[in-house]
This record gives sequence, C-alpha cells and structure tokens, in this order.
Amino acid sequence: MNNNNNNERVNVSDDHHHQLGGGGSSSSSNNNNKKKGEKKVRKPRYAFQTRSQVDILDDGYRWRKYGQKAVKNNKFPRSYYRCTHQGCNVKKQVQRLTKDEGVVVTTYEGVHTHPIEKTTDNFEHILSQMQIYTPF
DNA sequence: CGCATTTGACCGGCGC
DNA sequence: GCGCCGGTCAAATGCG
Repeated sequence: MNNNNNNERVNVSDDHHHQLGGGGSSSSSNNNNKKKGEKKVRKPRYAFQTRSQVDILDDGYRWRKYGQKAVKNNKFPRSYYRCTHQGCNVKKQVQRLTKDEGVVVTTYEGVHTHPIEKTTDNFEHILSQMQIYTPF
C-alpha cells in the first residue's frame, strides 16, 4: 500500500489485448536493480489449523484479500490475505482441506507491528482449538 | 466518498 | 528449452 500514485508499470507494449501469460513482453534491457540492503529479515511462518465454516476468521486485525487461486492438491481454492496496516506487512494464507471441508489451515507470515484492534470473543474460542505449528 | 472485495492476467521459478 | 505451478499485482465494482 503506501501512497504514491506513480505506480505505472513500464509496459513496452501498451496492448491491452489479452495475451497468454508468459509470452509477449520481456527481453528488454534491464539493469537497474536497486536493492536495499536490508538486514536479513527472516519472516517466520506460523501455521494454525482451525475448525471453521468460513474462511474469514477475524483474529483482531484488518485483512484485505488480494488473490484467490486453486491448488491442484486441494479441490478448494486458496485465499490470500494481507494486513492493511502501515508498516505491518503481514500476510495470511487460508487453505481448506479437501478431505475436511470444516477444517481450515491458516498460515501467517511475518509479525504485526501494531497492537491488536480488538479481541473477538469468537477469536478466543478459535485460539482454544487452534494448534500452532512452528517448524522454524 | 472510501475502502474492501473480486476477477483476470502476468510473472517467476522449477521440473522434466 | 519449454511447460506447469504458484503467487502477486492491477483495475473495476459494490457496499457501508
């Protein structure tokens, strides 16, 4: 997010005709790869397994869905959410189990840099049944 | 009027 | 080298 409306992507061909992915643009002279030497900020990944009927679990933060794609392993599509807070680049991934439609796997990436907005009573109930998997 | 949500397209990496 | 998979962005629309 961040402001700045100058978000124009350098499109060599302005063709807005549908083009198959992959082909088309590319093969251009690129070079400027300004990379900010950030410290190795490792983003821990936390996976929570919860039993819920809806994908939208309010854990007290604001989430904005930014994509939805179906994986081959799962019959249901995967939902991608992102925290809409300033400086809070936390990503959330929700996936439903094919075998158990009532089971939802929520994977959190990163850590929140701001206090919780609110604590949902339901959220506490979810915490009670949710199991945390931390492979890192 | 603002923002969150939705869909499509595209890119990038990896496998074969 | 190309194909497939997975992931993210981007614009438009609807709702509050």
